[in-house]
Amino acid sequence: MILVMRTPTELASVFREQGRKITPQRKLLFQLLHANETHPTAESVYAMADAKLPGISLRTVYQTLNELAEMGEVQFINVGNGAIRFDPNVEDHQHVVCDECGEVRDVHVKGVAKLKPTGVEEFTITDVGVVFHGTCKKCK
Amino acid sequence: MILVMRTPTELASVFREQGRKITPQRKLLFQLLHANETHPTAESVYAMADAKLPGISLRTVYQTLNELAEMGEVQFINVGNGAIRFDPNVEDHQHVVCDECGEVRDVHVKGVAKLKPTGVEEFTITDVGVVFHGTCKKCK
DNA sequence: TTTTAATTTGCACGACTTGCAAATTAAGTT
DNA sequence: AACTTAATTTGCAAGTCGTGCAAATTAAAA
Repeated sequence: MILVMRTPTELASVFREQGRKITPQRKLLFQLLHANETHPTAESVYAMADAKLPGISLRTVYQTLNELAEMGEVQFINVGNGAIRFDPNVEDHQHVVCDECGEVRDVHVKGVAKLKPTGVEEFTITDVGVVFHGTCKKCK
Repeated sequence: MILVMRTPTELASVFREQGRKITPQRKLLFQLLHANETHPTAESVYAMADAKLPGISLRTVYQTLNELAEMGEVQFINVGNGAIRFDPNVEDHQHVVCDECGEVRDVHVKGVAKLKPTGVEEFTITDVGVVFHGTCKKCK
């Protein structure tokens, strides 16, 4: 149901093919992101990474996440509260956000592709983002 | 077609009813926001305001915009690029964003209310935001 | 005019993210 | 295995956007 991102090994191949180097930092980050469904912020990825590889730089985390996003291996999701989150699920899907605690959950919704805006023919639409806001179970 | 916000006079009444004072700064901001369809950021509202009332504080602009938002007279819109924008149109509607220049346009879309996420019964959904991304005429 | 609470201001600070340059290192080459 | 070199990592400064705070100002009621 939930599509995971490429395995750390696959990502390493892709990186190498592009002339990028495989470093311990990158390897670790690939592992941490793989199958991660928590929509972590850069800070929380950093926290996980620092536990395994003490001393890793937050700057490196940001850098790697940005590279993965440029390569289309992770998605940015910015629901407007605080930090950007990263979503290893790059499948077409939507998000539900708890406005209390900020939790973000993946969700599928039918009919999104059918949504057509009217009155903006001058715009070339490339993408539609749907975000549901509400309150999660814990926060109720 | 486009619903404008309350007139400066109406807003002044509402403010007074709530025990708030009407200052030159607020009067000006009410005027600047009324019928404004540019989805300005706080900075750009400040720029317009400073031209009319030199010396007005950016802090005051933020404050007043926040108050108007709390009162439901303007909407925050955060499309994930840079600063929050303010939309005096509080009617139910959606937005189209040019990913090149950041322009935001109001748009109406049918079927948004029908969108239902599946698999998140534990969430109480209170709102749905739909944002179309694309490229505007000027940027093509 | 006086009084008083609301408002405005300026500045510091906070959260999040990026720029930069020096130090380090992966990985190809001899 | 040592060498070379471009890619990476790091630490820190700086940038952007927004808010907290306290002193000064002011709207508006008495």
